Amino acid sequence: MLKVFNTLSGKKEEFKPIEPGKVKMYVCGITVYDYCHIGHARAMISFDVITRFLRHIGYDLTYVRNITDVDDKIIKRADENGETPAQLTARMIDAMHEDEVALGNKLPDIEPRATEFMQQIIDMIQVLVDKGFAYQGETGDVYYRASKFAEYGKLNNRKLEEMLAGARIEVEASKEHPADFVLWKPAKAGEVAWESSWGKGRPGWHIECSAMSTHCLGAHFDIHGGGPDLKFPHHENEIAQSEAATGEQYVNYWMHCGAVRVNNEKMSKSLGNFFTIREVLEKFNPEVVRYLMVSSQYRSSIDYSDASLKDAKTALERLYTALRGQEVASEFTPSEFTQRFKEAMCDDFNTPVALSIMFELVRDLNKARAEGSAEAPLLAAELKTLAEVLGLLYQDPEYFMQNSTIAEGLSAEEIEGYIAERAAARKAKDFARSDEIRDLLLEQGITLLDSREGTTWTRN
RNA sequence: GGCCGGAUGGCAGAGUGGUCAUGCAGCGGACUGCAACUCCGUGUACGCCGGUUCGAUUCCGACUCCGGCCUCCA
Repeated sequence: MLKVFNTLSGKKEEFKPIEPGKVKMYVCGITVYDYCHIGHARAMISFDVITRFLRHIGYDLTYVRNITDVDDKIIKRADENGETPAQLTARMIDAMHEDEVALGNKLPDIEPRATEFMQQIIDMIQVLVDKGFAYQGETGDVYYRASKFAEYGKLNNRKLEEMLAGARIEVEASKEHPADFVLWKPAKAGEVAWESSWGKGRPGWHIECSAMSTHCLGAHFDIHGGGPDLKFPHHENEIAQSEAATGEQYVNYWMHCGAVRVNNEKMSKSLGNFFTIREVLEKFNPEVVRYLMVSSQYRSSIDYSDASLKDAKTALERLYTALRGQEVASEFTPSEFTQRFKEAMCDDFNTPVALSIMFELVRDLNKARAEGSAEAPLLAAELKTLAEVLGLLYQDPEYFMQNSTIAEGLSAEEIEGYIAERAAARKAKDFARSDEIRDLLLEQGITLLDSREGTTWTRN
């Protein structure tokens, strides 16, 4: 039985899809005005692992993730760069896909863009206006009437009245109520704009997700996910919009991943303490980043640092070491390890426990290898199969060991040259020279490993 | 002020009413020319105070501390 933590109830619940065997999932994607940072990486990887596992246990899953390509920040940044918003977003979307693929993620099935759903967005706003859930203020902005939606606040356990006390809600003059939020805002001169019955303008942030998810998956679907900072106000507002517009329950399971922190401080745009994915990938193999994310449960917050990346690298090397030069069987009979792995993942995607089972399997594999047992290729196959559910161990083991960090200094050819020279010295029992070469390489961040089959190397 | 989450061994990170998490680091041993890798063995833990219980790190209550959200942010 699969259990999923639902933000709406605050509990782990048994997962029951609306339609047997099928899962419809929508995840809030990225506003494409800058490169993705490691917080984005966490969300991408978390939901990638979730999709992989749901498919692994047999669900026919449709994974939709939007791209926000109309927004104040996009307009501002494009202006600063001296390019059009469309040029900026096109570049950033390409970069996002590059980063995502580099991190071993499978792309969503559908990636709707706000600019391509303008009619659906306008139509939904019109429904809200018609039903009295929206109104146009004196400034021309169209607002959602939060007080009209009785259940407003249910995702975050907030009551409208309580939210007002001590709140930092910006009170705009033309709002009826401070908690009302923008559905449509008038364009300033020269800004990108779309025609509507409320004048030329663009949508507010929240409405696009309601419109696009409804269009792609229907009014009522199974899972809606996103980062921890989207719970409020974004997802609260989505619920208010969608349920008011369609009259149906919007989503059954709300899932939010944990935050990434840096030096125990929240990583955020406003604090400026964020790292982009591409910055990290200049130093580490992308799978190291992936391992770091998977090594804690998706809902817990994670502390990002060079030290935590180093730990991830070391752990991943242990897994890859077991596969180094190891034959992998094409078929195997799933053992108790597979069963326990599945049970762990069924418990709200408990990847740390899933990994611990992989390490137990590796111990058996290492023993089997040492004994030359016929079990070894079978265990290797089982390990790789489990790893694939987490999106791990997809690289050639030797390649990974030589590239777990990004090469700086000696090239592979130079290293091989030293190894050849050292092999000759060892053959001549010139251990002084042999050790000298090993120390020299170690200073360059290269560790050697001698075995009967020869010498292999790893970048530290 | 309101809401949510957390406090586990040197570090990271799971979990459980009474027996192992796991990885790294440490210690002892095997292997090795020496190492590394690997294997075997091994120590250290559940914030504080009460309660329930034969027994609580695990359940309940209070307390302390930490983090997040309440404003754009995955």
